[in-house]
Amino acid sequence: MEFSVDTSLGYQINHVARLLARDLEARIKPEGIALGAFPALLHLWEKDGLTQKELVARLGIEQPTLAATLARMERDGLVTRRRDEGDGRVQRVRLTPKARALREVAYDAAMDVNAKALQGFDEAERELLMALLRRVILSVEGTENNG
Amino acid sequence: MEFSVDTSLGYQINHVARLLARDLEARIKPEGIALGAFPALLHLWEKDGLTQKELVARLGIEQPTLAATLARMERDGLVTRRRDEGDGRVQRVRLTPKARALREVAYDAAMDVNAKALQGFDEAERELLMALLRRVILSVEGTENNG
DNA sequence: CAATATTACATAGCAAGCTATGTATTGGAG
DNA sequence: CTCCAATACATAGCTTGCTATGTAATATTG
Repeated sequence: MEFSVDTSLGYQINHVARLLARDLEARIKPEGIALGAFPALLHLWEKDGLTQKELVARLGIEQPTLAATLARMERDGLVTRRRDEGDGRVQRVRLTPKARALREVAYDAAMDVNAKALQGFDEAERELLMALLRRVILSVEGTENNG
Repeated sequence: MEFSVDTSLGYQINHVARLLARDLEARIKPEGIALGAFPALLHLWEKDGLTQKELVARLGIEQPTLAATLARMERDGLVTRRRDEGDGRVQRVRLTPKARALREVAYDAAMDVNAKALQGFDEAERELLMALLRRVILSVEGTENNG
């Protein structure tokens, strides 16, 4: 088949991702949350005191990317980093009270963005889209540059 | 409904986008094409000699982002920029022979990445996913920060 | 137990996205 | 024709992604 931008999964996924990112950023920046901090906060709200390594595994980003993001989050008063007693290499990341207080506002923002993106979708369609995306993730992660 | 990373469209779309971008980059970088140059090239292969403004409209990125990308592409010998005769403000972007020669290789790379991502999908599922993504794009673009 | 390897994180440097703003050319109003 | 607005692009500065490499602490091995 001939290649075309309109039928390219990668092109369109990239397009959607940028649109959703812009939208989310517009909602959370006024609350004092940078776009890159958001995924890290989601996991820390689930389980506070994670190490950098644990966060890297959960987020699927590279370690230096997270280190820089955590530095900005510390600067912005969202987290503190403290050396682990017992293992001096480990930095445990802890949410500040300010960050803990932002949880509901942030959830609402994310749910609003998703709801807008999925307006007109019934529950079955929404589930279907998420299921298809999960399959794509497994395919790409499963072969990790050996394809 | 309670918010969760696993059921968040934005989170998962962002994840897929990064995975696909990494994969494509690994394939095209050795050919001398940077990741950011790829979408611009796709449109220039369709129609050479576009202006920056026309490319910005087609790509859905901001003008300064494209200006920087074109500067890198010029540095890398993929395009030349020439002032339009008749309107001294306009820069027409033209592909170099080198860039024209890369077309098939680039198409193949993109199709490979998409095929890997969609492995195990039949044609109907593939069409369905693309259709759902198109609906998401329309929803998000259609309300453009008025939601 | 000293030397080495491994681990966890930090730093440097680049790409590519963004907003805000500057500059040069063109077009239009008086 | 002159002045001002609009247009097309460039520049500056930030964020967030990446790879490659450095550093300090811990674990392992001969």
